[in-house]
Amino acid sequence: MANVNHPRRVTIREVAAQAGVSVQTVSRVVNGHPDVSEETRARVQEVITRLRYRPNGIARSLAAQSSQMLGVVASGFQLFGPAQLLTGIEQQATELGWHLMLQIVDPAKPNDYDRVTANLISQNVEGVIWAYPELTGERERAFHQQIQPHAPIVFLSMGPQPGSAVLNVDNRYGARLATEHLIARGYRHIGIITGPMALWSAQQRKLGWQDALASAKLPHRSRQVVEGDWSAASGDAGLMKLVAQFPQLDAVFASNDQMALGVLKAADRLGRRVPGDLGVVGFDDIPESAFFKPALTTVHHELMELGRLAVRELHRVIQAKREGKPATATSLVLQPWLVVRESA
Amino acid sequence: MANVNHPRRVTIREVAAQAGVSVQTVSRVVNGHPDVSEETRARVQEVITRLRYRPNGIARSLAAQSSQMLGVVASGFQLFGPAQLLTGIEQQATELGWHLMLQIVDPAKPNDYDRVTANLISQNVEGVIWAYPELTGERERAFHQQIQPHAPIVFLSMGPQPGSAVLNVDNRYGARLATEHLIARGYRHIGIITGPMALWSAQQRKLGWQDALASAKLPHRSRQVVEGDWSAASGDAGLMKLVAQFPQLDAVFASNDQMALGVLKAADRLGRRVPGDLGVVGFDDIPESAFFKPALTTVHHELMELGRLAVRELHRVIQAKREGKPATATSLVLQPWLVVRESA
DNA sequence: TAAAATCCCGATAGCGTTCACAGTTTTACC
DNA sequence: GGTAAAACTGTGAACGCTATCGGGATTTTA
Repeated sequence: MANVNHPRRVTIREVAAQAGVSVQTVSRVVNGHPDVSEETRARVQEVITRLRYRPNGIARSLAAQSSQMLGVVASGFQLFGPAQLLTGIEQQATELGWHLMLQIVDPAKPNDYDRVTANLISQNVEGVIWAYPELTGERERAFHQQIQPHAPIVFLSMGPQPGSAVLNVDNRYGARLATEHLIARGYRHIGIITGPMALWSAQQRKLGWQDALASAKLPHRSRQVVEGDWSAASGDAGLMKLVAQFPQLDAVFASNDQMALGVLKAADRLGRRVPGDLGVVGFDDIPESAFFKPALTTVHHELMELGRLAVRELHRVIQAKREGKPATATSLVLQPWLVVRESA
Repeated sequence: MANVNHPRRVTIREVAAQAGVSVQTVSRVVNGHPDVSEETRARVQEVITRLRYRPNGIARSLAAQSSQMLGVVASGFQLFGPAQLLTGIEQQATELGWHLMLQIVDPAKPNDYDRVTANLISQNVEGVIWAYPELTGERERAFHQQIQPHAPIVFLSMGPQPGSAVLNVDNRYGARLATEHLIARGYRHIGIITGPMALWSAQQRKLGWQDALASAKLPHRSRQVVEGDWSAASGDAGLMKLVAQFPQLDAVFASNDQMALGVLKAADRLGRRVPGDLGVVGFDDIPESAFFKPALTTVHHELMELGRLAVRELHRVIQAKREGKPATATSLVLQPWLVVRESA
């Protein structure tokens, strides 16, 4: 019974025996190395397909000292941003022949960082993409120190990291665009609902909002600011709080589209017409935002592309390392743009 | 230069040498085996932490003939359903100590199935979760045949699979609930916007809609049906098409919430009030749906829980197999429920 | 006190590949 | 025809760990 489900796996030795060649020759055929005659190659190939031989990737990794694996540290796939990022990463990785080891860290568990680090090292990842946008400083440095000797790291959506590449969307610029658009449309009392302020991207978006107000000589006081958590619910609650603490409010920059949706909902409940009584701009340009009522004006950025770039950058560095060349990490910033619709 | 970035990894041998014991003893300490005195255990442990030794997972997998790895085949993380599923899978997997090998298959590429299959086998996954909801029949069978000898499979959101467990949300029942609710509210000309009809879940939801209409002795003609692609855009276009081909339409069951949002948008443009002139019910209960205008009545299901269950089921089967016991695959269906809000 | 059991620990042999090197055969050229 | 180079193939030793077995030291049992 057990043997029915567990037929011994076909190994390279059996293929070699059947084909009447050495193990090494089979290896050469499998890996497409030269130095094997067409004739034997064909014979070996035939045996391989007949026996349905699949090289054992684990043994291969051990022998060749290369795992063909990239580690990805992320916060999950539920939010739009991370999901886009991971999609891009996954696509580019499989295109380049890398396997992915996905590590989701739970911010609630303080020693999750250690678990993740241990996993990455023990699985011999050859590179790491840090797509977890928190900046606690302390923990990151520890992570950095532990991983760096083993594998190069590319950071996404983070502040500058000495010695490593950081790829970013220019959140600050995007937020500035959004806010300037509100100003251009005549709004003067512009509040902001930020993301969780522990996140670099949320901080940057707030700074962009400040930039725009400052260069228009408009005030930005703390009562114009409410911190949200990216959810529509927090956007809704955020607007309620804003109008309470800042009654002259006539526009809101919501730091993502979900929160903007919440703002639209709350505005409706308050009897404030958008864009007439209240201007709203979001961030992300999620596919649904065009179908909000009114259609949401928002900031578009190419997160999927950012994910792809991260893999390519890592690939480049790893290749260079393999060839013994010194690899210089190159950071990069992608520019977002404004998508004007009806909400402002 | 190269050596600066590539400090030789600490191996078990070095630990053994430093601690003055055999390699085997270190192995025992690392794996928490008994039969090692407290004294030597402490000594070894000390060396381990001092040298920052991390066991090489790849070597371990090869020697122990167990990869600690589960394969997950999915369509991506962009849609709500898959993202929820994957979240649950990931959580439960790490709780149980499994690593995940995520394989995204691109429906556009016909031989992606082969690539995925080859990857899973070559990495020696000990179990597979098939979370890719397409039912092409042909391809699945091939996959099944190739993987099954190596590892047990659990299918998600699929029709019955002989010999394997299938975990499902009762989509048919959920859709029936939604449609019955519309009928109960007095709507009589109920259209449906389906998901891509190649998907089992989309088919089931359509059947549920039919069930409800049939038992209320209401007709369900093909002009009441439009096929969407889960996107808000297709929901918008879907309603336009429905009103054109079925003018008496007074309610719509949208097979997911995004499409429902599109329907709301199109209804607004057509000057149809919801729920007054048009009843709308969705499916999924995405967090945003409560903030649609009007708040969406929809069907709630526990996809995350389904993902967790899938891992547990696989775990159970694998454990049984390891202990030589025959494992019987147990399928399971989760019941969704209706969340009544304002759109019907 | 001898026999048996228990507790520790080490030596050896793999796991399924690839790598470095060595060997053998064929081809090329003068 | 001889020699050097190329083309092809095989051998043995890793890679870093665990499984298995066996053996010495210590304790328990009769």
